[in-house]
Amino acid sequence: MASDMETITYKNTKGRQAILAFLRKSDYPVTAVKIYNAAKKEGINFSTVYRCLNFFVGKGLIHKEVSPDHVSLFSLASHPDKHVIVCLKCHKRVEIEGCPYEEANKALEKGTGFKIVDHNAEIYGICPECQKKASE
Amino acid sequence: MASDMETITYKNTKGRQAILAFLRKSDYPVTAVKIYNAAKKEGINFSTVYRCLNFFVGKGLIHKEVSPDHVSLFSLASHPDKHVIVCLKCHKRVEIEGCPYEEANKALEKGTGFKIVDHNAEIYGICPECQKKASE
DNA sequence: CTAGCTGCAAATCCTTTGCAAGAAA
DNA sequence: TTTCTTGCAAAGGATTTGCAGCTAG
Repeated sequence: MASDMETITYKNTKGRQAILAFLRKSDYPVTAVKIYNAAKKEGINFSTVYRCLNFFVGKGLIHKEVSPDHVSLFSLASHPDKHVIVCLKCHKRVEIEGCPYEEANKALEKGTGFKIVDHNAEIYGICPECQKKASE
Repeated sequence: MASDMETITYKNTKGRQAILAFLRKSDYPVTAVKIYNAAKKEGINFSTVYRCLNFFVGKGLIHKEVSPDHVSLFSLASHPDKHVIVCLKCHKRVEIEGCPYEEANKALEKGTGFKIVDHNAEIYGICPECQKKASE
């Protein structure tokens, strides 16, 4: 009798451990390059980093998004769904408390009949400091 | 006396006209490839397409976003900021009237001091039809 | 005429892949 | 052992760039 839940089994390798460990310490989504820089200390290759990353993304353990400059950003799926505003000038990132879109999404569910499973928001702007600099 | 509004001047070339014309007819953000396919009938080169696109993006006339598969999507900045919900099962896309996050973003500006310039939201869920199928 | 565009081809950046060797279970 | 993973190097796709020739203003 087959389980309807796909059994998630995989080999526990140095590379996968290193990647997961690094991601656990990361507060923000990080690039593959950063992950690689951490992983290469363990002798892990760049393609392995990508392969592990995609493996975990497929398993739903890691969340992947694409930044405006075409770079993939990875984060643990278990991390709370933090949103950030990114400053387009200085690239500072500021975390947002809670999800500002939760209510809007509930309204959307009612309006569309969709059951919303996931959402991903990137918010870009100019931070107070850069606004000040620009006006000087 | 200098205007505080940057004067937007540029040469009116065949390539730029073609790109703008094509974008005016497009309801959704489109890839550079699609734009190129339209523009090449006028003998426009691929690099020119990209160069014009980036030129207009810099001028604020065209909006650029990146899709999850790392492809740039372009749309006229004057087009309303349409969001869509994508069904995770059948990949159907449903347009959302207006921007559900407009109010939330205003609150965010107040809360963070950021001047929000752009935002990008991907909303994923299960559409009514697929929900029904799943429960049968 | 002259600054600003364009075409072409080569380059770059991020990411993926084929294949043989290596390691977990 | 057997299957899954890795390293390496090469390929791939999207986007950018250098440079010389072209063109709108």
